[in-house]
Amino acid sequence: MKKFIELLNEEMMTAFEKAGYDRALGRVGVSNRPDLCEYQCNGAMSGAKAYHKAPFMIAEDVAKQLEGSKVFSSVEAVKPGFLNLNISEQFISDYAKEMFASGKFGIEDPKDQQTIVIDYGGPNVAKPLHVGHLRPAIIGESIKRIARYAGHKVIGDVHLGDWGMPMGQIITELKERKPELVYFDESFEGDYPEEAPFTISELEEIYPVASGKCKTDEEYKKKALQNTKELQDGRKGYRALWQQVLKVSVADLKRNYEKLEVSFDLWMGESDVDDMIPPMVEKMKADGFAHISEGALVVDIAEETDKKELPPCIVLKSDGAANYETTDLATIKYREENFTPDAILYVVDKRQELHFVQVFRTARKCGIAKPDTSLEFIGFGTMNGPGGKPFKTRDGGVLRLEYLLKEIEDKMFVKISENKDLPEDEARATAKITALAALKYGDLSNQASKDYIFDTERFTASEGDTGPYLLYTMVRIRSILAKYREQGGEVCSSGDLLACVQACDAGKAVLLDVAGFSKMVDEAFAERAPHKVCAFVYKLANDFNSFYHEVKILAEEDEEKKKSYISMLSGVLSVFETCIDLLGFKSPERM
RNA sequence: GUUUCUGUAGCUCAGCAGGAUAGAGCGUUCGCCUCCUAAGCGAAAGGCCGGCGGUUCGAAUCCGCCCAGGAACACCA
Repeated sequence: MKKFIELLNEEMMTAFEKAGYDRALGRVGVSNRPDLCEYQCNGAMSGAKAYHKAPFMIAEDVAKQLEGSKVFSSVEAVKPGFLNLNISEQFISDYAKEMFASGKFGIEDPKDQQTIVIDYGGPNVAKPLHVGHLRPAIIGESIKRIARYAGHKVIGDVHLGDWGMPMGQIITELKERKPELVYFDESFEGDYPEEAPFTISELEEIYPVASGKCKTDEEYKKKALQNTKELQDGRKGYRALWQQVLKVSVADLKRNYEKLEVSFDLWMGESDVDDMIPPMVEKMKADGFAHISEGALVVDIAEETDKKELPPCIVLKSDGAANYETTDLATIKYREENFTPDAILYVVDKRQELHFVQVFRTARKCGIAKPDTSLEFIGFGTMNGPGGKPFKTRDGGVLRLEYLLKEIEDKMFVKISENKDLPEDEARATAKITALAALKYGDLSNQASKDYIFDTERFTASEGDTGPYLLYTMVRIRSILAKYREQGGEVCSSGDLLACVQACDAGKAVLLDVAGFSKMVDEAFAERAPHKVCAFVYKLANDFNSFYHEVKILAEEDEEKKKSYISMLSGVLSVFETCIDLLGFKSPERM
């Protein structure tokens, strides 16, 4: 079904045309003066010059054409040349009714369905998820869901960091600690043990130690580099040990991502494209793109229009080992060959932009990415603690995701328990759901590309623009619908909605909000902007709560009106549910 | 140093294919529960949209310069 705004545009454009003006001038937008009107059109002012006519006169001409319009209940030409528009009650209620009745609220399948690979998450194996992994997971998951809802084919890949220097570092540290392990015995011929020689917590302790030593101890760093190379070259014992690291870590990562309700279609890593690297590199050399510079194999990526000199992309390090660029290039090749995507999206820290410029240019230059495959860098900003400083624990370390989640959950639990007579287990479960909503909404309501301040106090508050506020609004609706059912009523969203529009301004506002749903999804997808979903759903919640306050729904004596209200509640609730699903969280029954 | 991002109310943030009196939330002040969950609703106060110029009938929005803060800048990922 057509977008609401398109219908308004058509009506207005036709009026411009009938009045003898360019129809392109008839673009309508939401009013920025809600006290004056609901929608507005400023085309008369843009057209004034071309027609050598006062904007106000043009506006009047157009307004005349719209007398008796079924779309606009009032069209007023005002001062310099604004057209102030109000929507007909019948028109909006019919439109909303049709929306509620159609699947996906009238959103049509895209004319050209795209296949989109989205690369987010990017955790390193052997490292626990910490707050730094929060943003890619949350933002990536939401973008994935939005794209899917918009009708595209989306493949989410976690893209594990399982092949670089960290692996060599872990091997090095393990060798220092337990040199007796068979994995280090080069003459060992038998089968390696099933059981991993470490637990996840040991692994998590080992990595930072190793990484720390590399920074201070040159000898140690050399060993780590050597071990990285040997692993990549296929040394048997190292490969077996690395498999163990992978096994233990991935199990732990999956568990943690599940808690965040983040799920990946693919659990691939850098290592999965290892086999593709040698032929890829050979081809790059053969085609004359790659050459040796300072011992490393590089591809020049500088372009004439660059304002700044860009360093070349290092395809193989001087010791011949692969690095981040190499695996990312091979991964593009893999994705092209296996998925032929229209776009590959990278949801990564914005500080990595240069790396991706290098990789993208190299991929294009060397024909690894097809010319029409869009490679997109979606950089997100840093998550800071209160005060704007990087988010750290009291002792200066990085906070584990698990602990952060727990902290928020406990906070929510206290809030929930102090209120109602919910049994403890339900309160616990509700706290979990609410905490995740608080966390995700707090993150997503900010523009992804900007740094933002992570403030648990603010995010868990039930007042204001927060996750809990939304959930509370939904719970209120559920409660009414449940009571209505208890009274023998039948809940459906297919009733006539005119009574809602006529009940009060807020009722009309709610339906006008709802009518903008498909436009919002469109924009959120096109701009990869989950925060637009937040803004939309928050406005809806606000308007709904006003309606809730003004209109006594269950106490309504006129059965027809009551039915109309219930239809709206039911429809609005599913809009809410859809929106929070796009954001990646759920709502509880009660709170 | 070069490049780049950011600068909007006390605080946290929207708005930026130019439009009327720049919007929210928190905080502050003041109202509203015999009535569907007050985790709510309503109202008030609070701004030279970092600064200076330019384009335009009109600039928070576009362009230039400056100031302030962050980030990136070849073998880490």
